[in-house]
Amino acid sequence: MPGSTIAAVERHTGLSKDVLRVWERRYGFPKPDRDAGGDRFYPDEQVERLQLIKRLLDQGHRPKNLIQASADELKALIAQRRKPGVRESESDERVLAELLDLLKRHDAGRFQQALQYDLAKQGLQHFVQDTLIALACRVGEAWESGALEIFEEHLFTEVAARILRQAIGALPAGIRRPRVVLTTAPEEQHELGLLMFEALLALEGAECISLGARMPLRDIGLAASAHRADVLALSFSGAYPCRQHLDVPRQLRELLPPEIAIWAGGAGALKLAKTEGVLVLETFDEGLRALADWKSRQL
Amino acid sequence: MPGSTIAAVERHTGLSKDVLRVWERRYGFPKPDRDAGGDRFYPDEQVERLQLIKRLLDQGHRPKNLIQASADELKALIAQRRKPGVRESESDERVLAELLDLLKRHDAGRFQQALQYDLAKQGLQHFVQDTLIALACRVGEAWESGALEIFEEHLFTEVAARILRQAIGALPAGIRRPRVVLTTAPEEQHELGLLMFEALLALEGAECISLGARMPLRDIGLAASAHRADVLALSFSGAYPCRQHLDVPRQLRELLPPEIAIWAGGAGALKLAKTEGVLVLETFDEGLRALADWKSRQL
DNA sequence: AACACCATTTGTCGTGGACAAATTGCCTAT
DNA sequence: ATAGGCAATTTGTCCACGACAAATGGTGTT
Repeated sequence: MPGSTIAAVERHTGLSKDVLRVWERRYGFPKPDRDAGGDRFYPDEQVERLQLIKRLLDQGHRPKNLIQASADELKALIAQRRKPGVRESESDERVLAELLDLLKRHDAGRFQQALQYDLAKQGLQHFVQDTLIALACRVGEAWESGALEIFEEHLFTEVAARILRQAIGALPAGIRRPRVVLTTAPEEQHELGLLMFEALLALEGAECISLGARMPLRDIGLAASAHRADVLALSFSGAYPCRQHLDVPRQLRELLPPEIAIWAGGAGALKLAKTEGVLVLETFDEGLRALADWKSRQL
Repeated sequence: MPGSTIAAVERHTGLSKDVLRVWERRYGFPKPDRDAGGDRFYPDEQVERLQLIKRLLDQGHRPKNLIQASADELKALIAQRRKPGVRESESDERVLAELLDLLKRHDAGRFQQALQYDLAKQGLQHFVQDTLIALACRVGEAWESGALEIFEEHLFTEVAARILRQAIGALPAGIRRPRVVLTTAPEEQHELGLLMFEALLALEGAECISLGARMPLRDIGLAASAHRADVLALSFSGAYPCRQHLDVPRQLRELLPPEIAIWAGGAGALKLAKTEGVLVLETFDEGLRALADWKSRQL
C-alpha cells in the first residue's frame, strides 16, 4: 500500500521518468522495490527524499552532491533559506507574524478579514508593496522548510487573490491608458504575481486585460495584437522553471511588432536573459516609472 | 525554424513521448524528420494533426482509426460536436450569441459589462445555471472547432471568474453551515467549474473555503481535517484527463474520516467510478438537494 | 438483453547506449 | 587579483526495441 509507481513519482516530484531511471543507474538512488511485473515501486520514504532533492535542485544545487548527503541536506536547506533574510520594520514584522499565525491556525475567515483590514488601512499600493509581497515570501520560505503544508499555501494564494481582484474591480473605470495585456509564460502558473502586477498598473490608470496564467507563446502574440495592446506585461515568479523561461522574452520580442512594449515583472524576471526591447521591472517603483515614461512619451 | 522537438510536441499536444514514439513505430504516423544528431523533429503540419487527433481521442475515439483517416476526421469532429446540441430558449440563445460575438471582437470591457448585466438581471443562481454554463459549453465547442483562439478562451475564463468571485464576495457573511472545503484533483486545472460550484453552495448558506485548483490528494485530506470541514467538494471538468480521475473519489474516501461527506460536481463527475460514500452531483438542482439533505440530517 | 470469454488494441514500463549542453576546475595573460 | 579560454565532468534528454497488462471490442451462450 505505501508506495508509488514511477509515473506517480514523476507527478509528485516533477522529476521525469528518464531522470529517475538514470539517477538510479548512475548514483544508486533512488532504489525502488519491484512489483511482480518487474516495475519500479517507490517507498514513500524515497519519494519524500526526492521531493526534498528537487526543491534544492531548483535552488541551484547539483544532483550528485545532493544525492550523496543524508542529514546534511537539512543544513543546506536551512542555510539556503536564511540567505534572503531582508527584515522589515518592526510594525510590519508584527503584522506579518500575525497573518502567518492565522494561516497556520486555518482560520480562513479571520485571515481574510485581517488582509482586508490591512488593505483598507494602507491603500492598495502599500498593501501590495509592503504586506502582500513580504507575506508571499514568508509563505514561500515556510513552505520550503516544511513549516507550512501545501494546502495552507493554496489557501493563502486563494484568499489574497480574491482580495486583490476585489480591489482591482473597485477601481474606477473610464478611458484608461496605456492598454496592457497581462499574462504569464506557458509553464508559469503563479497567478498571484500576475495579480499584484495588475493591481499596480491598474492603480496608475492603465487599462488591464488579464488573460490568466499559462499562455502559449504564439497566443500571447495573437492576443496582444487582437487587443491592440500598447504594452504586454509578463509576470515571472521566482519559483521553479528558470531554464525554460530564459529565452521567452527574446522569442516574444520577435513575435510582436516593435511598437508594443514588453515589460517583465516579478521575482523571476531578474534571472531572464537581457533582451533589447524588453523592460525588466525589478521593483514596483520601477514599474511606476515605466508607466510614467510611457505616458510622457505618448504626448 | 518551423518544427518542434519531441519534448515540445509533448507539451503542445499532451501526448507523451512514449506514445509519440510507439505510434510512429506501429502506425507510421507521425513521421518526423531527424536532425543532425538523429533526434526527431516534427514539422508543424504533423503537430497540428496530432493536436486534432488528441482532441478526438479525449472525446472517446480510438487512435488506430483516427490516425488512418485524413479529411474524414473533420467530419468526425463536426459530428461529435453537434451531439450535445441542447438548444436553449430563444432569448437565452440570443444572449449567448451576443456574448460570443463580443468575445470574438476582443471587446473585453463590453464583454464584462454584458456579463455583469446578465448577473444583475437574473440573479446569481440563474446566471450561473442558464448563462454561464451554456456559455462555457459554447466556448469549449468553439475552441475545439478552431473558431476561437486559446487567448480568447482564456479571456472568457478570466472575466467570468472575476465576476463570479465578486458576486460570491458580496454574499452576506455570518455563521454558515455546512462548512465546505473546495478544490480540484491534482491534474485538474479548470478553476471556473470550481467557482460555479462555490457560487451555488455559498448562495445556499454554506461556508466555502476554496483552496484553488490542483491539490495533491494527500493534502486534500489534510486540508479537510484542518478546516474541520463538514463537506469536501470537488470539481471535475469535462475536459482532458479522465483516466487519472476515475479513482480519485475512492482514494479520497479512504483518506477521509466517514463523517466528512464528499461531493463531486462538474461535467466530468459523470464519468467517475461510482463509490460508496461519494455523492455525484450531476446538476445544480441535485446540489441544492444535497445541501438541503445535509441540513435536515443535522437537526 | 445480460453475461462470460477471447482477440486485439493501446499505453506504459524496462534496459542500456549515446550524445550535446551546461557546469566546473584549471591554467594563462592582463 | 580578475578576466578569459580550454578541457574534463556532470547531467538531462533522446533513441531503439521488447514486453506486458489493462482496456476495449466482438462473439457466442444462457
